[in-house]
Amino acid sequence: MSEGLDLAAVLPQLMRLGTVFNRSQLVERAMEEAAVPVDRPGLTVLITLRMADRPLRVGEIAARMQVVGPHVTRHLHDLERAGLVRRVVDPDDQRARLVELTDAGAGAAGRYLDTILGWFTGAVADWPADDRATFGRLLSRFVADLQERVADLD
Amino acid sequence: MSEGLDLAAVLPQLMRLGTVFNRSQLVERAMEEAAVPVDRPGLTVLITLRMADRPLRVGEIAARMQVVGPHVTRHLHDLERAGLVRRVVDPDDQRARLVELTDAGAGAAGRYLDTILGWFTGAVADWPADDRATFGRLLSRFVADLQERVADLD
DNA sequence: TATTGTTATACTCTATAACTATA
DNA sequence: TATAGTTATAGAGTATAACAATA
Repeated sequence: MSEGLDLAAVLPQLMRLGTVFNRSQLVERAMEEAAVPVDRPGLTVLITLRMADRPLRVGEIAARMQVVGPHVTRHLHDLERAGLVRRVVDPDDQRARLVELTDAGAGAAGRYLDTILGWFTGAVADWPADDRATFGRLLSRFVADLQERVADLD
Repeated sequence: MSEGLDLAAVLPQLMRLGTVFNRSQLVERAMEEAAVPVDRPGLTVLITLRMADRPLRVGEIAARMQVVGPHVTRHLHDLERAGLVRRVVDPDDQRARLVELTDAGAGAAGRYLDTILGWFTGAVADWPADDRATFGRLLSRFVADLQERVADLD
């Protein structure tokens, strides 16, 4: 039972994956190709709202991005000035603000995600269909288990 | 043939994985647990050297980290002062420097990697063995294919 | 003249502290 | 008194520009 062996091989792959994602110009190039007129953290806000598929409070955005409140506030200013998001007072709580994508914001986020998705699709285009499905299933489980594990460290 | 569907589901998982890796305190906690007395970029240099398994030139380290030369130089100072790396002139080229881990540096990098590996092992401890093997195989292929794809964008 | 690396400087991203307003 | 958000400031990480030494 070489239980640890495959994992020891996976770790470097994950690190390479992280490098490809963060340090290669993958993100910048997709932003350019999709003509998304914001900086990187601004893009992350847009994507967060797009994946939530409903208006979010500032605090909710910060929690999902795993950053601190003021960081979100700061970039909401730029996004609002660019006409990509709208801030409205939460009718249930006058202290809170609900942030929602404008049509332009939803369009930009959609174009970006489609571009990335297109590259990924191209990368696995010649995979057998069941390998793709299996990979999706195992990756989802891995991320969920890892997240739980990290949460357990508290 | 729902070719795109599984991938559309994978993309958010990859983003969550990126968040867990970069924005959760996973790295910081592992550094603490392994008692690695450096900052984050310093750690990346140590890991890069450890995974190379031979002395590297400054430029090689920068290329593998996907950062620019001066950034590496800067952190090599701290690492050298802390006794974790050694810089020696490359005998083949007097302009270049070969950077190698000291015993202390190799120990620190090893402890860190073992800590992370332990967490990952724990996260998939109750997976069927063949799922683990399959995941490792598909992840390696995915990273390689994606890297190639990104390189093709040039 | 091109390449390797260093020094000095500036920019981007994110955090902490202090504050305002509602609850 | 506690919570949601903002403003102002500080810090970590990385890039660009100018330079020195060797090829």
